[in-house]
Amino acid sequence: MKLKLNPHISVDCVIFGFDGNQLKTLLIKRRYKAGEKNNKIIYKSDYKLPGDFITDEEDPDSSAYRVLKELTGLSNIYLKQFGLFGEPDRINKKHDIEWLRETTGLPIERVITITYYSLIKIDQSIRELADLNDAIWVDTDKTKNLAFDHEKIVIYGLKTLRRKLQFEPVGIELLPEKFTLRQLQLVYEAILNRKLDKRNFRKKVFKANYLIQLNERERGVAHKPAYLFRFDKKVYKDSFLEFNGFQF
Amino acid sequence: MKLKLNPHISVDCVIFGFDGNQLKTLLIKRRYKAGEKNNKIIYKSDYKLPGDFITDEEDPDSSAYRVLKELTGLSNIYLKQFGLFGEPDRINKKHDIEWLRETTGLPIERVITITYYSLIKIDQSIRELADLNDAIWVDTDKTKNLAFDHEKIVIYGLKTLRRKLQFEPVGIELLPEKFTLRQLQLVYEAILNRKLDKRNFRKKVFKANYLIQLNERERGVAHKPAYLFRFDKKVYKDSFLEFNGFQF
DNA sequence: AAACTTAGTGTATTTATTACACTAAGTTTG
DNA sequence: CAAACTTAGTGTAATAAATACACTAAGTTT
Repeated sequence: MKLKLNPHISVDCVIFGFDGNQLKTLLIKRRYKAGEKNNKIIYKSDYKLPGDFITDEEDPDSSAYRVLKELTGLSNIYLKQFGLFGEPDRINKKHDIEWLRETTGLPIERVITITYYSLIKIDQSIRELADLNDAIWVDTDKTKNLAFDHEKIVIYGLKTLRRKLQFEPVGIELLPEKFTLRQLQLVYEAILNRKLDKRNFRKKVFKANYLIQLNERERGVAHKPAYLFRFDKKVYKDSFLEFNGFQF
Repeated sequence: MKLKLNPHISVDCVIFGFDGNQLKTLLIKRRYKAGEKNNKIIYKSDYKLPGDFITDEEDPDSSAYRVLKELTGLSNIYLKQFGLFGEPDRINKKHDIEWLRETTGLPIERVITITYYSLIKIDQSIRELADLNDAIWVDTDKTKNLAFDHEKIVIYGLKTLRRKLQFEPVGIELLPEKFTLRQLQLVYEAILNRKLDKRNFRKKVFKANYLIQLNERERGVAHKPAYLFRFDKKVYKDSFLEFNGFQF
């Protein structure tokens, strides 16, 4: 039997947010040693996904929840595992390995990371917290030049979200309690990155009957105010259980 | 910063096979110390999923391929990662921990396992190899009382396979090069565990045009012989690329 | 030769998807 | 305060997909 090594395990979270307009991703600023010149260490910075190593007593899921809680102050967020990145050389740049060793104080050789995506409503308090943590919300389609292999992780996470959206109304998670159908459609359009037909969209979301129309309209908009809706989680869950795939 | 531990990482494979009739799963016999009585060690046995720890230089995927190769002699098998099981106490029975420590010679505390499912055609040579390795093919719906949390893994793997089958013709992987439509339908029925309508099934699989009818019929059957078909992987791949989800 | 078994085929009904345009009700602007 | 502006809210017709359903054909076995 070959000698077995145990690599370190981390979680990385692709935290998607919606600001009413664009799908955003939360990134953390990272300062690292890029080299040395004339006896002076040169520092550079880039951005990485929020993540951490899982601790001794932790479930990977709990670990991801912890990272989220630290960054957003929120519990009870939508969070789903979507993949695992574990090639032995996925962390191969000298400055990346060094950075890991310095920040953890551990002789890290290899990291396998479990990836999650998460959906949250961006509001003022979330924005402020991001600032405090040296984090920024970036348009999802503009997340380039990330640390490690995090760009690949974002791309794969977005793909997963898009597929999921075809079957489950996860877009709801990106909106406040009460929302208009226009807002909901904008979420779908932001995630799928294409325009949808308004009438067909409304037909579609009404057919599933988890949208409850409220006796209340939006206010202060420069056009006919739309009715507000809320999402009935119970109805959704019951109807989702019925889904059993196609029949030939 | 809390102290971070690095747990051991394994892969476990739910290897689905089809014997022309039933969906089967490959299980490995495990002999373990169940206790002691009158100074005599009592041994018991049960079944577990094929799996192993990932080695130093290995990708999790490569590790799963290695396990499969060792058990079936085959490379180029259909293999997909479908999950990760990592609660700190997922291995909690005394005899399970002991068994791990003895078989590996490592002071194992905790194992996070990456799970794969695989699809293979059961033929005579595969059956013989299973015998040699103390492995058995069990009806998938009868895989009970497995070691560790492997029962849960099988259930989740089957669920994943069923979902996948709705969108991709993975059933093909369970059949020989040339097959009849009846065989293909039996595969679908075995995986989904329900009867399908013959005419609708044929309509469905013909619409996607990755089935090539051969100029050859089955032989030696006590009824009208059916035409044989083969699967055109290229056509399938091209058409699958077109799939971009629904339009609202 | 009769019984048996599975192959192979079409149609009608229902449901889902898509494409498409106007009036209503507010706010802003000149 | 009237006109311009903006988004809300609505229905229908055409096409495509899903489903339910029954008989004849061609071999083998008895």
